[in-house]
Amino acid sequence: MELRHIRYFLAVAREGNFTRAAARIGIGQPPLSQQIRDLENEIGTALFHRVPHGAELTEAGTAFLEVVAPFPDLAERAIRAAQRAGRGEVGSIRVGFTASAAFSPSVPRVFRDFRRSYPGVEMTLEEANSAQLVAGLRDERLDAVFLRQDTIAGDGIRLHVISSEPMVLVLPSGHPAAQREKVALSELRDEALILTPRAVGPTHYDKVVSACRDSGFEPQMGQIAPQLGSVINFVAAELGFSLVPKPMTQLQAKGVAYREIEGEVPIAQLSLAYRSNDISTALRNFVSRTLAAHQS
Amino acid sequence: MELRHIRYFLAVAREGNFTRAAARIGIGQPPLSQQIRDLENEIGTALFHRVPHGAELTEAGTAFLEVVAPFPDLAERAIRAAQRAGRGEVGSIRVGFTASAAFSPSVPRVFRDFRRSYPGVEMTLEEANSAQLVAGLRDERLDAVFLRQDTIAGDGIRLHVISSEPMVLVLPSGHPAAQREKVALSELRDEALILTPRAVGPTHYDKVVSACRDSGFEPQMGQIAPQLGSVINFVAAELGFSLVPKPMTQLQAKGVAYREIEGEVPIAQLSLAYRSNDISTALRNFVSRTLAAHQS
DNA sequence: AAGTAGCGGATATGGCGCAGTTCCATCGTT
DNA sequence: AACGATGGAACTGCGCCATATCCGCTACTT
Repeated sequence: MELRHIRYFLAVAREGNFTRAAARIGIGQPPLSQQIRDLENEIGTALFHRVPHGAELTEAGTAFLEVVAPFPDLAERAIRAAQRAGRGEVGSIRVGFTASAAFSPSVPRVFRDFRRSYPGVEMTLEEANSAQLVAGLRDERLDAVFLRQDTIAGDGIRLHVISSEPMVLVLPSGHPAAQREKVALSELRDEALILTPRAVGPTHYDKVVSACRDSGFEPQMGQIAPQLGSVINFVAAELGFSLVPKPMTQLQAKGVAYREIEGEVPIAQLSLAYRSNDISTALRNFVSRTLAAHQS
Repeated sequence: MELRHIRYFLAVAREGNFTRAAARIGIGQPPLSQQIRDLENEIGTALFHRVPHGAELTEAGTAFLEVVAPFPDLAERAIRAAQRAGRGEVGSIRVGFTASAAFSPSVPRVFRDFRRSYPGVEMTLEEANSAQLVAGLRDERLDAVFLRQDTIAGDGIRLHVISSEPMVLVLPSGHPAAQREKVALSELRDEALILTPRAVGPTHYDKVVSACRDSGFEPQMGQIAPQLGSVINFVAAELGFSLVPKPMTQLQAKGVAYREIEGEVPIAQLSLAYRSNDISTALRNFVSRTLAAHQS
């Protein structure tokens, strides 16, 4: 028995007449009659009573109909499911990001845009620090991550720098320097520098320290902030100053002022890193769209 | 797409290897490869990754598998359902019977035997008097009935007499005649005769009245019993006597004695009547087995 | 009542396309 | 170099469909 037989059977069952069923299917009445006869021979019982005005289902035909009626739709559904999967319209991807990456407007936009374009793909988001994200890629717990570093080591892992943003100073709002729109880094040579631990974000850490050194002074290490939000809070508490990527200025807090840097401005890169071995179609789509969104 | 494609796909998915799958199916590896290729072309996406040691499902292949995996079983189930229906192993029949017919041991045996042989057939049983049963056949509310009459009028209704049973006397156990094993009907010429109304069972009524007349007396009509059980109760109350088919002796009651009739014994026929137009296979089986059971 | 037309299913025949066989090439692994 | 696995090419036989026609039944007309 083939799906062809089932399609022919269903057509006759619906029309109650071989001639009309044949016309609907697009073949002649004699081959349709023969195909139904072949099916009845294979099953071993008649599916139709032939009557002068057409054909009526037998009890066997009724029982058969009840089971095979869904077949054409199921077949179509199988094809559609395969096509959607082949286009990456279903599946799942696990995406990580650092806190500061999330403040880049393009990152939430990429999430929003991808979700809208591929509603059938289950996208899981996870915030973590850079070290954790890299470990997650290596351990295959994450498929792609947004982070602020411009190189990554690891087999089967690719990284693309997708944007660069200038850093800005974060000062207590009562600080004398905060009265001006631009502040030279060297003015803060006597202030404590607040940073997250190097181990959680080495690239950012090194860039900030280098920027201070390039301005002619060795930074005085201040309070260690466990995470980015803490940096802002400590500055608000007048424990010192810091440097953050410009999009962080969205994080407003009482007692905190953001100021552009006078002179050479350190740059923070935003990168997309992802697993490139056995990449799923959904992930490939995600990466393509992310890179495309950052090309102009 | 045909079931053949699905069967071939499932074989490769299970074996992970075209060569072994082909061997399992019973065709060569090249035509299997071509058939899968045709399927992939029709769907428009690859279902397998070809790798050096065989083939692995793609995401599209996995999605396709999830939908089509049940197809072979469903196809088999459809064939089986049609075959069972064709053999009358499923369906429903509605059978009626009179109270006295139910006392014939063969009637419950037919019910028991049919239920065991065709567990998939839903058999509904209904007790009613003869007139109601005949009306039920005519109205197509019943498919077959056991009743005590030897003719029936009605288009599309057939009747077979399946057994004959002698009638016996039902007497109050204190009655002088009850002291003997055999009693002549004429001994009861002065006693009241208890019967069910003629309208509910004309054949039985007429036979009993004829038997009395053949014994030389006109019966004195006694209490009218609404149903058969009432007849026994009235006799126990010493309101008179009656005649019933011999199997009724199973209905024992205090104050009641059954006695064989001396002389000519009236006979009660048990018949099966059924609808014969558009007879279902299940009903045909029921009738066949009932007639076969009563042939020896 | 008989004859005819129309409708519908089934049989017979022929042809084309498809599925399977056979042989062999290519690639990757051992 | 040998082996295992997939896929291409040539060939053959079978199956599905088209076409012609027959048969049975019903309805209509004479």
